[in-house]
Amino acid sequence: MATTQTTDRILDSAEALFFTNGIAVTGVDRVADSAGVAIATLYKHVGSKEGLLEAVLKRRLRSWTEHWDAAIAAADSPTGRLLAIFDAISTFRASAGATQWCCFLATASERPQPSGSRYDAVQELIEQETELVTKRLHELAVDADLDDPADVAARLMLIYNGVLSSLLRSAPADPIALARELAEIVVAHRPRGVRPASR
Amino acid sequence: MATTQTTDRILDSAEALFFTNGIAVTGVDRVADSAGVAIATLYKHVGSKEGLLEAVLKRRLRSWTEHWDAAIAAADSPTGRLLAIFDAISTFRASAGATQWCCFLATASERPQPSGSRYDAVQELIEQETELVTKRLHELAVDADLDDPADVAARLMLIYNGVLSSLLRSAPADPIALARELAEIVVAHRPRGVRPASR
DNA sequence: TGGAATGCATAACGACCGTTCTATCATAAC
DNA sequence: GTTATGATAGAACGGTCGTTATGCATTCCA
Repeated sequence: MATTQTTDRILDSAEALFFTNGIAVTGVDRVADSAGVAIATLYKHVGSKEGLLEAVLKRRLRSWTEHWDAAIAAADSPTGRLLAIFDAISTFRASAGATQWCCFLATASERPQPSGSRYDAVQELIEQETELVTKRLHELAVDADLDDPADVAARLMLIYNGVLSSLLRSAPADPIALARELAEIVVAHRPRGVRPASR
Repeated sequence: MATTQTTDRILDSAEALFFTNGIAVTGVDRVADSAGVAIATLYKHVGSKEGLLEAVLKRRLRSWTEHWDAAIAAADSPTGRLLAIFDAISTFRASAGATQWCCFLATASERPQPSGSRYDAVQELIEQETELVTKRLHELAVDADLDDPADVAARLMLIYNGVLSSLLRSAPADPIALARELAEIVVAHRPRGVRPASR
């Protein structure tokens, strides 16, 4: 039938297998089996294993952005919009296909350090996600009219990373709620005109 | 020569290669080459690739504990001892052989989810590290006489995880300093007798 | 002096993996 | 009714990987 359906099924399986078992240890044939698809079909759709990983991450980046957008739209204050990233993690994880641990961090972890010599689409996507989150948090901090928005954004980014790796570790428990509390403290400490004590 | 020296050399190479390039993609022969050791010698020392990984993580856990101990000993107040974990990350990373990103999180990321069916020494080590950090932070929070020490420990654990994955992402910049500031805020928000507003 | 012990180099093995090729089958369009 | 399309199963390829075995050089202790 429609090509896009088959592709989605392949990406679903790849996403699930790659990020619960590891990318390198997951064979292409296992992905095809799980998707109920022939190996040849898989190759016709994504070209190679690298292309498969690239497609998964690209879709994931789009999906994550949409979830975050929705969470921002649902918030009703500038501060709420800034903290909406933690609500987005919740809904994103609850949505189908979202695996336990951050696909971008997992991929970055499993890959050789970026050599810089040759172009690497996957590496590009990893960096795209980092830049997207960084830039957005900064913008939202500016909109919230906080003092030193860059610093607030950096702190929230740290907390965001903390949530993701806490999910992998399964410790501490309920990291998302914990992170939101922490983020609220961070924001409360940076109203306009109040210079922080340390620094 | 002394067996232990050769073993250390093998573990050094394995640690460097495993956690900069990925465990699965790093062949045993490459580790042996990097250590200037024959493959047969490597197998005589660590038994298998799994045994190699296990030995690396075991050494790493010991080394990390020692660094943390030293940082705690260097602090001169209960609060300082609680926050010493972030100083320990600095000195640990500066020490030889410490690679960019947390070996335990990297290993957990690359491994199949714990099945629970059969014993897995590597999985055991990963969980040991998690428990060690959790337990220690809790003890130090109790010693610092803070309100709700378990909650403080959980928050610091989240920040700790945040530092580690921020190092992998290279964002935000200088996560260790950022984390320490954040941790100071967390501790300042939990003096004895002061109930937090939320909750 | 002569064995252990330790390390080296090399090769071989089975297994798996990424990729490609061939051949067959169903469906829908012309 | 033929043709094109997209999918299928299955085999085959080169390559790599983990592991083991063989043979030789060296040090050290008895």
